[in-house]
Amino acid sequence: MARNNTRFIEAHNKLLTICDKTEIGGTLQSENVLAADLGVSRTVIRSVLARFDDIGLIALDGREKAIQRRTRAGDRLEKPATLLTIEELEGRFLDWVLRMDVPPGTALNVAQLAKEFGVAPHTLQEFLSSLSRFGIVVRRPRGGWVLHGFTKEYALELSDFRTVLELNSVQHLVALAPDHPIWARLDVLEQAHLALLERIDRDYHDFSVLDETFHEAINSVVTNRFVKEFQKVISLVFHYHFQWNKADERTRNADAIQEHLAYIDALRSRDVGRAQAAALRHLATSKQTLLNALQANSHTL
Amino acid sequence: MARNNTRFIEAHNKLLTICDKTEIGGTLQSENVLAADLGVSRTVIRSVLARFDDIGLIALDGREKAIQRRTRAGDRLEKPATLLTIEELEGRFLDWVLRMDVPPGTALNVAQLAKEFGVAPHTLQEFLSSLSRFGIVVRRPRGGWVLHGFTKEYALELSDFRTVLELNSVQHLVALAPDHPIWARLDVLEQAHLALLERIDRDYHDFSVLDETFHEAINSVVTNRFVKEFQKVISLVFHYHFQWNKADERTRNADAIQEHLAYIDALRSRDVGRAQAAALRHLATSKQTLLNALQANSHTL
DNA sequence: CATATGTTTATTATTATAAAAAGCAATTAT
DNA sequence: ATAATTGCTTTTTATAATAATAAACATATG
Repeated sequence: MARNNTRFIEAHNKLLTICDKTEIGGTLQSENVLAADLGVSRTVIRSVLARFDDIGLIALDGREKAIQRRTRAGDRLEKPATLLTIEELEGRFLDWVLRMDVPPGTALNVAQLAKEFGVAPHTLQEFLSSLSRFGIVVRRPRGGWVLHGFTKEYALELSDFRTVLELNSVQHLVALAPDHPIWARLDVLEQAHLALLERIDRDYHDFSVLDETFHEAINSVVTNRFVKEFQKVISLVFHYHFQWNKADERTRNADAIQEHLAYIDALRSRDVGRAQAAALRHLATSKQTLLNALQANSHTL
Repeated sequence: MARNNTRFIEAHNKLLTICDKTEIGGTLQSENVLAADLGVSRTVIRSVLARFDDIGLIALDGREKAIQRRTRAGDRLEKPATLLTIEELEGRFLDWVLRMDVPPGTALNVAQLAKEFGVAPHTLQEFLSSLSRFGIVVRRPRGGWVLHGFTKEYALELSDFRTVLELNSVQHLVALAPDHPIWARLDVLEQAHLALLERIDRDYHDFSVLDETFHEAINSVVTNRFVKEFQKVISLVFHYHFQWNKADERTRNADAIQEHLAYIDALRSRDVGRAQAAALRHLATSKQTLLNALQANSHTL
């Protein structure tokens, strides 16, 4: 076996349904039409038709595809367990890594991990290769991968990089016209922050999501594919680390909300200097929080 | 055949040389020692020894490995044509893409390209996956890759991103102590620029390399893996585009040298504002040059 | 008992191959 | 006649199988 035949099986079962909608003795449409209807290639349709002929469901004769009998439950084929795609893998893998179930420097076992995540080894390999662009994993000289993971240096560099990107966003943001949607969005966010502040004692946990939304909003004003790509990694890392450091979570989040509110205010002033200063203040706190989380989470030098 | 047996052949030939250094009747060292000396696993050594025994070069008897005869020319094994590694592939691929032999939107044929570049299809696949992080290629829904290539938008976003990173570097640079190596390096670069300016009529072509070195130097003061990763892509893109736009190359490069010199001067002033202004001026020119190169190179909307 | 070899197991890179898609040529029905 | 349909061939991709290597463990020997 080489490729999994999910497409064949799906087309097969869909065509069974179509057969049932046609009376006995009636004929099916042309291969081309069926292929277009089911969204697969003619090759697949032909394989399905060949099987239908085999099991006596239809009689193939030239371009005649006459239905011979009703379908039975046994005609249906079982779908094989569908593997994750490379996109779905991203979330699962980062989740695993960022929780630091494994210390930095560990060799990754592609075959075993692939089984664990329910993907083809080859898919994981490919994914690791793309992750290596962010330095989360590195390729070993003679095959294999090593998890570099989230060391203190990594966190520092990531925070710094984040700061560079966000200060740039701020610079763009304050120059935007008053009717730009970002201002309305900031108003909404401000309300959300104030609302959370009122019920902070109970719902301090909700801040993590709000924080992500807030920074995403600020950076959304820059339409740059490189910025966006990094934003994904950055927000993931910060998001997860948020969830670990349980110490002082309530006060920490309350403080952060205040910083966000001051940040929004500064943005509204349209004064680049003031806005960037407010941004820097909050980003510095955020960086410290990330470092503390790392410290708390064992394996960091 | 699965893996290529380069390691086996290398160890084989190296061990032949070792045999020649030992007199007939002498014995080779233990498998462990040989493995450590040649930097391969014991498994490889054992395969080699087994072959040596086969061809009557040595007599294996327990832990005795007695040399029976001198080696002959025919004993040596021919090394198979070594395939490119994924790192070597990067240069070759970007070279191919950036010359825009193919218009944006083209579907990439993995099997064919792999043959062309002399790599395993699987290696190319992995490489494309990592490139997709930079948006140069994108994965198609049901397998396959599409070259997004260097559209005008891509060039604009790349230039903007480059500017963000470099302004950040400048900010760091001007704050560095006078004994930091960067200052001496800038002195050297300044001389190189002046020297090139004198012979610009003849050697205007050399500017491309100098430009790359110059920007690399400036960005080297920031030790950040994300910055560095991007720098690689950025410098490649700019480097290649440099080589196309032949119109006014001499004057364009002469002008750029002047901008670089002013840039160096501004950096020396230690005045962030002045330095960033000079940087911006040059980066804007650079961006325009890139856009012109794209325009000149046919398939851009 | 330390070191060497024999044997087994695990892991990775590459190849071979089945599944799917796409293209072309021949055929049939209107 | 000609448009549509089928039969057959060629390409291309995803995965499974496999050889090469590495590593681990067990046994033997000086």
